Amino acid sequence: MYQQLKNIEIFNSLSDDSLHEFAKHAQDVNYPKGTILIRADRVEPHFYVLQSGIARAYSDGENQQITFWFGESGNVLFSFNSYINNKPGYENIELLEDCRLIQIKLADLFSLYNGNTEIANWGRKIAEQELIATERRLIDRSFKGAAERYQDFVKQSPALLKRVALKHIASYLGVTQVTLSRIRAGK
Amino acid sequence: MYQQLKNIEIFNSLSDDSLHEFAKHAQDVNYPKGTILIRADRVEPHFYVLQSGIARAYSDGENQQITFWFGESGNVLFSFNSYINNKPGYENIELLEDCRLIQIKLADLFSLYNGNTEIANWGRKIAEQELIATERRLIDRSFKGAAERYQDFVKQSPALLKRVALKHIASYLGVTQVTLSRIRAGK
DNA sequence: AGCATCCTTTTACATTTGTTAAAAAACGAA
DNA sequence: TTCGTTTTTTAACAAATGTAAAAGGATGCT
Repeated sequence: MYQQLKNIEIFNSLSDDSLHEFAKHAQDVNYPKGTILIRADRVEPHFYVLQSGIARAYSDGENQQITFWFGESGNVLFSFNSYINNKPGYENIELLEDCRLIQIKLADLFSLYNGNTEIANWGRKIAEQELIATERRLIDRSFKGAAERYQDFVKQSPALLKRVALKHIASYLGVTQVTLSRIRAGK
Repeated sequence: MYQQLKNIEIFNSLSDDSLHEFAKHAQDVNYPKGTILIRADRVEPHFYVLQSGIARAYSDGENQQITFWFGESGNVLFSFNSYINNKPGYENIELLEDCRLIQIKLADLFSLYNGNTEIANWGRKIAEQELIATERRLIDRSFKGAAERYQDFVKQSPALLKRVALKHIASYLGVTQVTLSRIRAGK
């Protein structure tokens, strides 16, 4: 397991000692496409790192489903509210392809956080990077039109464009599928 | 300084020992209304906790300025990109009233993070809470219309409503000032 | 291949929001 | 107070996006 983690970029900032500690609690798991790994109405007791495959996080509304996050190889994946507040969350996470993941129990992760300064700072940086990315997306919703947001997405995530249904990309960009079709048609 | 920090809610989760450590590096500072505490084009070397007064973070665009965050008493305040990537950021922070703040050098904060597990986890939780709040706002942009977002803001932040210019609230909600006026007029 | 299902595009129309400009109101300094 | 500045509202029109429904494509299963 240590050797396996060693090859995942997100763990690069950890020393060998910390990585060995982490490895003690980590498992390698596989789930098929379509699995709802995390459900909004449950406290989900695991934290994951995606090794291969892609996933999306979404929230259910009355008439619609909003996809607000895509995960690719190397990204971490967890229920915010389970992780942060130990309560059921607002997000579901669905695997869009067969996925291989590193799994660790939240309880184990928290004891690592509390017992190992380096891992605590590793977790801090993950949250901070995700925060910057989310805030920029929020700002872009105001500064940029839908067409420009789509062009940015195409440039930044060409792989996702090919592998994810357009209806999910539409809601990720904050528009309806009809609007996205219009943008793609160049009108 | 220790006694002063003791009374600020955000420090409640820290033990006395950690708080004493923190207090060694913290200063009490005051700045007048209108101060641009953090500028997008600079690496800002401080981290602040707001004790009194209010502030806003905004980004400059070609024709507009987008306010994407308001800070009230008890909130932390820093340049994301300085703090996280040690690069100039995209955000300015302006004090909207005379403010009293706790100031700590980023370099000192980082050495606290690296030397004190409890403080590292304190910083982790701050980023995580901010991340949840930002993500919910992003999701609300899709699920809710502008009128509902305004009503939510009125309910959740009545104090800000009274103290902040409507033009800033409009951009915070993701609409123009004209649209916000229409919503307020009930049309 | 053939059928059923789901995804994507297109069309027509309704609604929301943006833009520009002007008027009204609020605010601050002398 | 009074003047000048800034903020907020209002109006008219333009542009962007949403909604609903239908048609066309793609995909997967037997």
